[in-house]
Amino acid sequence: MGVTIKDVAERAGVSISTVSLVINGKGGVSDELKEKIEEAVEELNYHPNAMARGLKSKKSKVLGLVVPDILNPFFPQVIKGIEDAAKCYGYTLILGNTDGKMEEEARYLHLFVEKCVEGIIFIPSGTFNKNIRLFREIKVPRVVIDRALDDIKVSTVMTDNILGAYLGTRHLLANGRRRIIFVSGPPNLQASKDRYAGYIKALDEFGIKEKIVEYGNFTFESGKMVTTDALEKKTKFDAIFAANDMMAFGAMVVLAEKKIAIPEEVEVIGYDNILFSSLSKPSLTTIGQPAYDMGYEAVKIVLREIFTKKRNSYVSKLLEPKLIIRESRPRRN
Amino acid sequence: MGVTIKDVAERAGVSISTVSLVINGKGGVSDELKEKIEEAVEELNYHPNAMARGLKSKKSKVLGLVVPDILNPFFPQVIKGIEDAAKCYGYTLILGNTDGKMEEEARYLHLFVEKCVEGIIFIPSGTFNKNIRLFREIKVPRVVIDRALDDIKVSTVMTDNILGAYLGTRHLLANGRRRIIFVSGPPNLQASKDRYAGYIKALDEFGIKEKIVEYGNFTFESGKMVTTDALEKKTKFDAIFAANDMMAFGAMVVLAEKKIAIPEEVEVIGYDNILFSSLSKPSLTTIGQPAYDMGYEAVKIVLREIFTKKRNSYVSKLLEPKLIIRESRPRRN
DNA sequence: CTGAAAGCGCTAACAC
DNA sequence: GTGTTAGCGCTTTCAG
Repeated sequence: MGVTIKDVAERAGVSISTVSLVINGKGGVSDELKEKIEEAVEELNYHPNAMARGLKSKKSKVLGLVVPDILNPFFPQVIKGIEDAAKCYGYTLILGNTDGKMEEEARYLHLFVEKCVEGIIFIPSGTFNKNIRLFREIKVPRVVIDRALDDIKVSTVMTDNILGAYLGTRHLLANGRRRIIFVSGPPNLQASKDRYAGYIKALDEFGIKEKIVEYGNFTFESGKMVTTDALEKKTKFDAIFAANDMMAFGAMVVLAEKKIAIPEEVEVIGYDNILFSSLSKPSLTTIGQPAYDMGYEAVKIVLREIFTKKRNSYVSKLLEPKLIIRESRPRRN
Repeated sequence: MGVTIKDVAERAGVSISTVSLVINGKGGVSDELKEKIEEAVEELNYHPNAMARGLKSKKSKVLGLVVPDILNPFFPQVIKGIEDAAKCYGYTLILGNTDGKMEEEARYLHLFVEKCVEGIIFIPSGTFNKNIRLFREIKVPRVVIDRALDDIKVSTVMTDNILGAYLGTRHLLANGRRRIIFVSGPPNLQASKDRYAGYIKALDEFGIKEKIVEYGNFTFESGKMVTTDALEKKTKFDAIFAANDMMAFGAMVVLAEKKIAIPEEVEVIGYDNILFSSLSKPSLTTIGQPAYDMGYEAVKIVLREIFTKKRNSYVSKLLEPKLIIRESRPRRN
């Protein structure tokens, strides 16, 4: 704005350090002066310069956030949780959307240290990701959402992907489905491995040998592609379990185009429970992830680290997925 | 990180100003020194401190963004446009989601000046908004998306709302609909007034007197509520034109619950063309807004102001909506 | 309880 | 070409 603490001090007829004390709510200033200063702040419409403040105090009150795809409705939910939590503690968010590009991830991670963020929340994109190493080396409190790491060098927030995929697959099997295509996310992703494990677990329980796995990248388009492929290859299947709702929608669109009845001929399940999974026709059975909570928890973890200054203590928060049954399953007989 | 320009200077055996020159790509440094400095930067993993840099240079390279509802898929599209454009010019985004709360808007606007953002992109929420005044008084380059202002004191990016609503209504009328409920956004919003004007214009053209207007707040829930109300009040209608897709979905859900055939009995049109409008069953006829472009253009306007330092020259960019015909209209006979 | 003064890390004159 | 230096606006000892 141009108006500085000095202007306020002059206006109020005090020194800048007194003004500083008042602004920051530290006691030890007489009520009289305090009032005078507050008046001056008001009249001048003074806003403390966060850069100067941060430079001196080493506190930016900013959190950095990296998300893979803001167009996937799952992430806005997470972001909202993050925002709300950050807000509670007076923190602001720098947003970095990467479109799943690793260079972008790296760029943002570097940027964040330049901007002196006090914490980083990282939602890595699907593909195998060397940035995890980069991320791990950054000395700022940080947390990964939705990705287990092979060691415990960083805090994480996840849902139980094995359980989620197990619940979904078991549901399909219980409905009599036997040839279930599992549309996985990118294979190198831990979440993909876990969900695959859940899929296998349920299959084993039912003594089913038939494993059909295809790989997508969590986009609507990839869901379409995989399904089209399967159809062209004359793969026989009576169900599709997609690793997220967007791909499930892609599958459903292709199925509808080919006049394949959902769920009568092919049953479809998604993963995430985004709003539109309840609005589609047929509405989509899916595995609900507490997206908002995941974001919220992530911030809590980061802030705890920031406040306690306890580095090298890594927390893992595992949230529960749940099966949400809708119409993309057979009618009850 | 702790490693400063001084460390780099020492390591390279030069002065800090030389390092500064190299970092900022300003010429006038011998290749030899330059190389030595770049090496030191690399080895030390030096990242310039943006706060110090900004404090001195008055350039934060940050843009502030206020959006009303990140959960409405329309906004992530806009945000993506904004992000991509900002990225191009080396700018970073601070994200502020307000849930349509005016206090939040005001909070973020103030915060942005504290954070020394160089530009602000403001997407005001629906309700009548005294923050517009606050916004107008901020001395940073700024632009409003999706909201015309009564004077030209601030740059804007919009689509032609009169045209959009006209196109939609005319389409309905051409399909033989005569009792069209217009589900408006909040009445004080200029976009609402414009869309209402477009609705009226088409009605007049067809010589229809019957105007039925209801007010929502752009949420899915409000679309449901308005439709439920209309049904309970026994309002007679053969079409619903909602001011955004979310409300249209709300309407469609209620209609479906009541076993009212879409589009045979009631035709539904939305506004925005979010991804899911093509995925719903029936897919939703809607007025497409170039959301991504709106975001992108907004950044271009703000950055032009920043770069040219031309204040007090306000730009208005008007983009074209277009009618996207889908299944929520009668089958061709 | 209040003020003076020393920087935080960097940029940008200005000397040399 | 390269180095010296004076701040940017603020917080924070440390005196008084």
